Amino acid sequence: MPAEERRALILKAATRAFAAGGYAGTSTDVIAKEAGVSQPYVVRMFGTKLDLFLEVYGNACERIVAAFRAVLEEGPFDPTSEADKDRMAEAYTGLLEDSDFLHVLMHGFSASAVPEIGSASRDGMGRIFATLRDTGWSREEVRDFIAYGMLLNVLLSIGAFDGSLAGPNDQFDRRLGPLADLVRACAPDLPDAQ
Amino acid sequence: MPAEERRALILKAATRAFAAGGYAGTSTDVIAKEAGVSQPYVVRMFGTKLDLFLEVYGNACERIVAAFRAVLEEGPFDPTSEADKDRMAEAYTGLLEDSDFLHVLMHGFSASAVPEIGSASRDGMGRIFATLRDTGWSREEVRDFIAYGMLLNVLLSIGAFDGSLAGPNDQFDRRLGPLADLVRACAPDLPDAQ
DNA sequence: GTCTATACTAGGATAGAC
DNA sequence: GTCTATCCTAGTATAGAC
Repeated sequence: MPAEERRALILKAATRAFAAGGYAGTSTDVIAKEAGVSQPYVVRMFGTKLDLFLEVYGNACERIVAAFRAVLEEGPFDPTSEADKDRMAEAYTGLLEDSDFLHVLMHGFSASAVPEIGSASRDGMGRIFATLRDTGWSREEVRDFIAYGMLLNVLLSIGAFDGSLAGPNDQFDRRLGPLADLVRACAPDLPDAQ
Repeated sequence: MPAEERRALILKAATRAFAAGGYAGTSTDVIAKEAGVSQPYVVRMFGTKLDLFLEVYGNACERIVAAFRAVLEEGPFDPTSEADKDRMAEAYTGLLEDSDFLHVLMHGFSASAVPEIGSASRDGMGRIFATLRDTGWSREEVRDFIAYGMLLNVLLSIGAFDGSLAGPNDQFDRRLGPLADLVRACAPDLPDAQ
C-alpha cells in the first residue's frame, strides 16, 4: 500500500481511538491495532505520539471550521435571519452524526496542560470563533452560539446522547435521571420516554 | 498525623494534580509528591487510582452544587429577577477563583469512556441541573445558564484566562489572537490590552 | 500510620531484518 | 513499506519492615 494511503488509514484509526480515550489515555498500540498495522510503524510514520495527536487534532479543528465555512460559502448569509442561524446550527448538528471530531476537540481542550496541545487548543478555538464572526454576528451572538455548542459537546462527552437520539427508549429517564430533562431541553425533537 | 487529616491532605493534593493532568495523565506518584507522602501510601489509603479519582470527582461536584445551593438558601430567590440571576452567576464566578474543582469536573467529563467515571459524570451533571432547576427557572433557562458555564469551563481548560484576568496585559491580543475577542465577550470587565 | 523495597505490566521509542 | 525483536522508562500495586 502506498504510504499516503496508509497514512490516511492510520490517521482515521487514531482519530477514532483518541476520540474514545483522549491523549494520555490512548496508547499507540491500540491505534496500531485499530489500523491493523504494527505499533512501531505508527510511531515511525508520525514521529511521536504527541505529533500524531497534534495532526489528528488539527484535522478535527479543520473539519469543524470547514463545516461552518461551507454554510457561509453556499450563498448569502444574513446575520439577522433566524433561518440562516438555523442553517449554521444544522451544520453543527451534522457534526454530531460523525462525532469523532467533536470528541477529539474536547480531548484537546482537556489535555491543554501539555504545552503544544494547549497552543493548538487556543488556536483551534480562536479559529472557530473567527470563522463564526464572519457570519456578521456580534461577538456576543457568536459567544452564545459557541456556548450552546460547548454544552452539546459536553453532553456528547459524557454519553448523555448514547442510544437516546436513535429513537424511543423507555429506559431513558431511569438511565439518565435528572440529566434526561437537560438532554430534552437541548434536543426538543427527542421522542418522549414511555 | 491522624489518618483523617492526612486523608484530607492527600485529597487536596490529588485534586490539584488531577486538575492539571486529568485522570489518565496523572500518576499516583505525582500526587504523592504533591502531598509529601510515599506513592504506595496513596494507593494504600484509597485502594486504586480510580477510587481516588472518583472521590476527588465526587467532592468537586459536591462543591459546585453547594455553591449554587448556598445562593438558594441565603434568602428568597425570584426566578424572574435579573438581580437574583446575577447572584447565581456570581456563585459560579466565585468557583473560577479556586478553579481546581472546575478543572476536575471537565476532566471527569472527558474521561467518561471509563465506565465508572462516565456514570459519575452523568450523575454530577444531572445533580447540577437539578439544583439549578430549584431556582424556579424553566429548563430552557437552566440549559442556557449551564451552556454559558460550560463555555467558561472550556476557556478555563485551554488556559484562555491565564494571566489575562489578573490585570492589564499588553501581550493579551498577540498571545491569544482571535481568542482574545471571545474571552472579552465572556469577561466584559477585562481591561483592554494596550 | 508510614516507609522502603520490589514485583509486574504497560507503553513509547529504536534497531535492524526482510 | 512494514515487521519482529527489544530496550527502557514509567507507573500501579503489593509485601513487609518499623
